[in-house]
Amino acid sequence: METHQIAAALERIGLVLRSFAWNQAEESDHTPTQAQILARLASRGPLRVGVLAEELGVKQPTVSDSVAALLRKGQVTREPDPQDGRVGLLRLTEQGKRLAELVRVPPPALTSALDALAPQDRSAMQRGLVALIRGLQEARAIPVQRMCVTCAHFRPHAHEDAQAPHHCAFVDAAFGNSALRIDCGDHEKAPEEDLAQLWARFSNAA
Amino acid sequence: METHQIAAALERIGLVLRSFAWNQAEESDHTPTQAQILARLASRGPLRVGVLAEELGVKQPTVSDSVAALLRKGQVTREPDPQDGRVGLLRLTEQGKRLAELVRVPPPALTSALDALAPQDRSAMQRGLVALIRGLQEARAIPVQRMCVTCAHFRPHAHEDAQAPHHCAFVDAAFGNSALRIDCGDHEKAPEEDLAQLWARFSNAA
DNA sequence: TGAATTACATAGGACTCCTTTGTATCCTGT
DNA sequence: ACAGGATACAAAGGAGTCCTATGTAATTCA
Repeated sequence: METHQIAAALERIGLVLRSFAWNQAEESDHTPTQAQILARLASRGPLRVGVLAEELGVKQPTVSDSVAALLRKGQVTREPDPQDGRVGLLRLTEQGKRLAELVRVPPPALTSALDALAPQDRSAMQRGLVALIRGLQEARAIPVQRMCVTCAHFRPHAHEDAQAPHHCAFVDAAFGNSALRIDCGDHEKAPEEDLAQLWARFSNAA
Repeated sequence: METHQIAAALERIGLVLRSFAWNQAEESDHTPTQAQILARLASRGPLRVGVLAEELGVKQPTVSDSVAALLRKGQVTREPDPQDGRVGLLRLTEQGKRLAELVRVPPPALTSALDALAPQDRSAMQRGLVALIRGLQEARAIPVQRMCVTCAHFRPHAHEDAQAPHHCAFVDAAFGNSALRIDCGDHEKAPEEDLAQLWARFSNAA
């Protein structure tokens, strides 16, 4: 039954975050969904509608709706992809960039509650959440996330230093568990056949 | 920066759960918000609109909207409270009860991903999530949840048995960390002045 | 008992989210 | 080279969510 309780807690926190997002919406005049779109455009340059739909877990027309609202408000622009006339690339305007910065800050109440956790609980949570997300993508329940443990640049346990055992080949630097990214702008998906091994090397020696 | 990553992971999982909820909606013809209302009515008998609004983290008219939809579909009924003519008590119909049972099952993908976690990660997650929710309510960011660590019936570490150290005075039984409830139907809020001490006794010896 | 307060409904508006459908644009095989 | 199929997306239509502001009883309090 433990599983059931954890699911309930996650669901509960999901509700809370959504309500935080609505509160924030009030201040900056955008909805939670619009905020998600702005945040993703901010961290990863121009994106197409389809990619956003997949990442937000909604259907394509829903994204079209929200994008229409953002276009109307002058926070994003759409240009046709020179490579493919069907796709429109979405880009933030200056105003959109300013808004996106506000949106990317996690809600203060959440941050301080996390800060108040015991350090070992905090790292356990992080490990658990990464493993959970990874489990969901392995079950094909969600698309592959842009996190270190599925990234072509990730070298788990490449160093002896217990504080910074991992290595990122993209920035060519060592880093520790606490810096493991969930949504990295520079993520590049590792080949499908390497995913399992990458995870095994990461988690076994953790 | 660890905090930032955990926040991102939680947000991510929130999105995922919401999208699961929409998928389930399709099958049983109700929206995520309606499902939340049904689930709460199922576990805790008749409730008033205001209570639901507070727990779901939305404004009262939003709940009125959703309740109107549920009334229309014949899944709940409203009777005036004999004690107070202003309040309407919401109750499930038979059809509503059947639906609620479906709704209370966590999404299979989540359950199996949780099952796949290493046991120590799973209990760490649970501890972390309980602490997190507790932190949020202490900061007055969310209302007090119906969980053991804020319940008048909870006796943390009342027993020597490491497998079942806690005691619930309501059902008069010992239980362990893995059975700690997040949303207990029999929760009764402990007096405000006892909350801190209750938490201290629970968490220090954990 | 009249004035605040409270619980809730109603109204109005923007947006979300869905399905279905239309329209280019691209790809594929002959 | 071109028909047929697939893909990316917009548009249309509809139910529901979520908000603010306001109205209306019922309750509480001075």
